[in-house]
Amino acid sequence: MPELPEVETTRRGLSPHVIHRRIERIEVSQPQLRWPVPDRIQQLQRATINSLERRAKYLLMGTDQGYLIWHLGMSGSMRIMPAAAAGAKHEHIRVLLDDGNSIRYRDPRRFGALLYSESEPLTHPLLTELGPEPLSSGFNVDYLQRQCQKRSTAIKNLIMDSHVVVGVGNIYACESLFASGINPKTRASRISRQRLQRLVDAIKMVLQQAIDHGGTTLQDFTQADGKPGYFRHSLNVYGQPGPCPVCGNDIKRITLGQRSTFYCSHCQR
DNA sequence: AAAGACACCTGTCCGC
DNA sequence: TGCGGACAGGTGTCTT
Repeated sequence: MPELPEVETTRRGLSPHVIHRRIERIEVSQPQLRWPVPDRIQQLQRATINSLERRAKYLLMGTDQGYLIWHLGMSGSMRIMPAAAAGAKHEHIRVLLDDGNSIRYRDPRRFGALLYSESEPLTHPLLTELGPEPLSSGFNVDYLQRQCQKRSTAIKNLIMDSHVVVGVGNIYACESLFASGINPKTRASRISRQRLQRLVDAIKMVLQQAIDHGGTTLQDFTQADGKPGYFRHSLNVYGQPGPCPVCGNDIKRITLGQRSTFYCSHCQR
């Protein structure tokens, strides 16, 4: 999926088209997503959208009559299209707006979700146990060092743990560890403060640059206007079987936490 | 409490 | 061409 940069790109693309718009109708053609789409979302008919925020990889859409919580799973994307335009395959949800436009939610693998919350969604059970936003000041070396104490798991697993820090998925975990010169297998508790500082800086830098490029498109992801994200061209190790762009040695591929992991054993120690 | 395995689902790619 | 298997951006839940 969509990791943090892709969700943030989606939020920014949708925002100007949905804020202050009234919802005319919500059409659900496939309610079986990760969890069934609740019927209660129909209570938002005629509601006015007044905010679109992101927390972790969730999009929080606020209206004057309740909240929609969207998640893109592994293959989800959201677009703005004229209400009359034909739907693509695997387009499961349409939100028709009062200006003739519509939000289209497409998710081939259906690992995503649409949930309803009557009140402030940050109190929703799915959102209460989340760690800090990686681009916030709360994610810093003091914090990460505390989280790493007594943790025997590989550093890559740790930074992908949403209880520790949110938004870092498989692509950006690999890229951040490459940028900070840390072997993804290293046990979290055995990394020096100085190197953790480099990792914090790398995570912030990689995520920010990916946002600036509209995210990474591998297969399914599109921005709200239908264009792909362009950060794929900036990836150094993820998905690349070729040589390390820095030293020329072969990029290695291993499995960590059941996820493919790419790194350079010469540059990352 | 922490770590690891598994499940959910569809599509694509590669080797035979 | 067809078929089987591996693999793909996430994460809640269950078992050790």
